[in-house]
Amino acid sequence: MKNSQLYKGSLNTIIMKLLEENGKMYGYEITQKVKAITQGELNITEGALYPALHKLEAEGFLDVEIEKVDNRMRKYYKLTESGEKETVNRLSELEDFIRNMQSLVNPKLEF
Amino acid sequence: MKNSQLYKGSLNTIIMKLLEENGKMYGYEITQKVKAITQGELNITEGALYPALHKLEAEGFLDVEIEKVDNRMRKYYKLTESGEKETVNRLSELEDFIRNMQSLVNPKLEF
DNA sequence: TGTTATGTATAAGAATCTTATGTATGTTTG
DNA sequence: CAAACATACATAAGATTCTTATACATAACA
Repeated sequence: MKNSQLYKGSLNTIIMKLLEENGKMYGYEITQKVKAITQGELNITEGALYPALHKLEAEGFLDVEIEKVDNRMRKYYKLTESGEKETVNRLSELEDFIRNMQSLVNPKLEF
Repeated sequence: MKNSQLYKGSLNTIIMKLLEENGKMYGYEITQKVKAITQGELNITEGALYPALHKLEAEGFLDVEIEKVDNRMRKYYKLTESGEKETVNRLSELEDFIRNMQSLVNPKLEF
């Protein structure tokens, strides 16, 4: 997703946060939502998204539900109980990460 | 560096920012500085640091100067002109990244 | 009828990091 | 005084995550 290497490692957290917020979403919907929220700055590629969803499912953090809408398949994902707990942890880690990065990059704000 | 995958991709930016701030630094010094600034939360491993420094040097963003202090070798790195320009770009990308992540994770703050 | 949008999927390769190991000197501590 | 820890660099094997490319399928639009 995107050119900047900075986003590497953050995709899982983004997915889980969006699912926490919206209950259930399908892959394509996630890409569009992220694009909208970031005003087009962050474009998740399918090659990153689908393997990530499959892995989160395999780890027991997501449940799948297949629907057919307008004759097109959709795989809706939602957080499991375990996934909800993990989401809290990952969001906390993300906050720590952002705080640390700001300390490193904007040291004047510390005082 | 660290357990959380979030830091993946941010090491180069961290290095360049520290060099911009401190003029010149050697590898071990960078690891200690980062540990101090983040209160021990972020520990850069040598396996990540040294290859990163070598690559930045190969790309023309860093210059090296070897010194011997207390009978121990130190390789001081500093930004080249090209490296200074690149640092500005990467810090700007980092700010965009942090802003985008906050929009995704803390959407209520947008309004 | 060709392009764009919607929708999922995988495979090859690139980039970045972890873990482990190696070398070497200086300092502290039991 | 010997072992552990701190300082200082380096690299190699493997894991993880992503990009790029490709594939399949339906619907809408121009």
